[in-house]
Amino acid sequence: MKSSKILLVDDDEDILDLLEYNLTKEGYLVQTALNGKKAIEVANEFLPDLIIMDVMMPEMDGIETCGEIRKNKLLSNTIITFLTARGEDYSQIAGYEAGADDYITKPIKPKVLFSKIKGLLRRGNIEAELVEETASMKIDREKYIVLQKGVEISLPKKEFELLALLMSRPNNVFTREKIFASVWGDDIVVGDRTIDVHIRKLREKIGDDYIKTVKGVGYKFVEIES
Amino acid sequence: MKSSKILLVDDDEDILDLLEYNLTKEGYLVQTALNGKKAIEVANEFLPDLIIMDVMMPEMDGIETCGEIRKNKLLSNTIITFLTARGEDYSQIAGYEAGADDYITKPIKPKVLFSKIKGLLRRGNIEAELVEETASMKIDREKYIVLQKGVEISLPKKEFELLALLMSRPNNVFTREKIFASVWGDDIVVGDRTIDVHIRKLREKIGDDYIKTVKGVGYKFVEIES
DNA sequence: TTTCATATTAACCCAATGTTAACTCACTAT
DNA sequence: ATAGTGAGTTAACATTGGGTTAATATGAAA
Repeated sequence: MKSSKILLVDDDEDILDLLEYNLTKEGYLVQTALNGKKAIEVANEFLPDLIIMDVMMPEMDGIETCGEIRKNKLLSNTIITFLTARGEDYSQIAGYEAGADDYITKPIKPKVLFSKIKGLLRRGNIEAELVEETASMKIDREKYIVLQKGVEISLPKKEFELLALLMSRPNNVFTREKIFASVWGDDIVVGDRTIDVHIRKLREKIGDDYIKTVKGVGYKFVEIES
Repeated sequence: MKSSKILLVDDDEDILDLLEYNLTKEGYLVQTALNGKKAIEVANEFLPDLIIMDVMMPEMDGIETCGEIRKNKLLSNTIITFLTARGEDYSQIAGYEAGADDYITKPIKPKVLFSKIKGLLRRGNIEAELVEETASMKIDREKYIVLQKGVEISLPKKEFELLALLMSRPNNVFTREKIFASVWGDDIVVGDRTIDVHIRKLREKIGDDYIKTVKGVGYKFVEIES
């Protein structure tokens, strides 16, 4: 298991030290930044899985920084979590708009923080693996190739990514929202039928039985037994 | 969407009734307790997501109760909010130390209360239960699948959510209102028979014995012993 | 018995999904 | 430039089955 990388951003060095110490002890790879500018630099370099960032910072605040970070495509899978003082509700709205994934309120309770971090990383790690494999199907992100019972199938990008997503968790239902978010990206808006068509093309190529529709919920990949 | 569970604690039964009525109507699962001791019992059993508790109570006051509740690890994610009369600031300090997360001042304005509750729960709801399990039945929200003695049963959305709700608290009776609020949502109005039909479909699939009718009250999920 | 809540059955409706083909756009080869 | 190609999207229509309701039956309680 690859250790998850966490970037901590806060202008209070004490908090940074405290969190860094504890998270390192938990087995995470931690880097810190004292301000937004620094955070962007480090993020681009370090490519963290999770960023925990104070909303209130001198110079460039968390929300602005968040927006900048979201511009880097390499960080599109990075989860951004804000630290906010209790009751700063106005900031939450702006924060979500800027692309934040979650909030942690001060004062920080270590237990809450850790369980939250675990949960967040689990969500984000969905498609970390480069090669997914089930009994009769293998997918290789690096080579952009799908092998079905040893036979190579070539898929165009979107179909490939869609299949890769579904295969990343066999039997798990992915909602349309999640599929859109993952394959297309949150910002891009495409029609509702687009996804069906891609599903259909996939089914044409790999057979109808691999992708199951869960009406009203989404789609899932199932391994079929002959 | 699983409904959030709220525990109300106050020695004034009128307030309990009022809040219970309104919160249930909003789709929450509500339980009440008249004093601190009862609150601890119920909390340990009910595992609420949020506890709203009067500070001033006979016998065991809110702060002491809060301290007790915080000792239960299963309740570590539970948010505790105090009801306090305006100006009782001294209690706030003690309250935070005891582990309270927020305050609501009396007199209570319903709109303020609801928006506050929503905010609090959104923060706390990071990780709702994904799997519920009893001796012979397991339900998995991510896979949208029910396993009965290892045998996979697939259910349509509404049936699935209905079963999930009932299984979230085995042996607990869910009133029709609560079921509607949770599975359908308050705004949507459907006929009274709809629920019976779904119960019937469920029973057809998982067997008659799991879901018991409590006439005049509601339905409950019971684990059957062979 | 009478009443009221729930069970049962089957028919109906419609929103979600499937399907097909056309259209756009980028890229390539001619 | 022009035409060809294929991925991706959309539009238009078909289909399906989940969800709801209506009508009737059953059964428990008062």
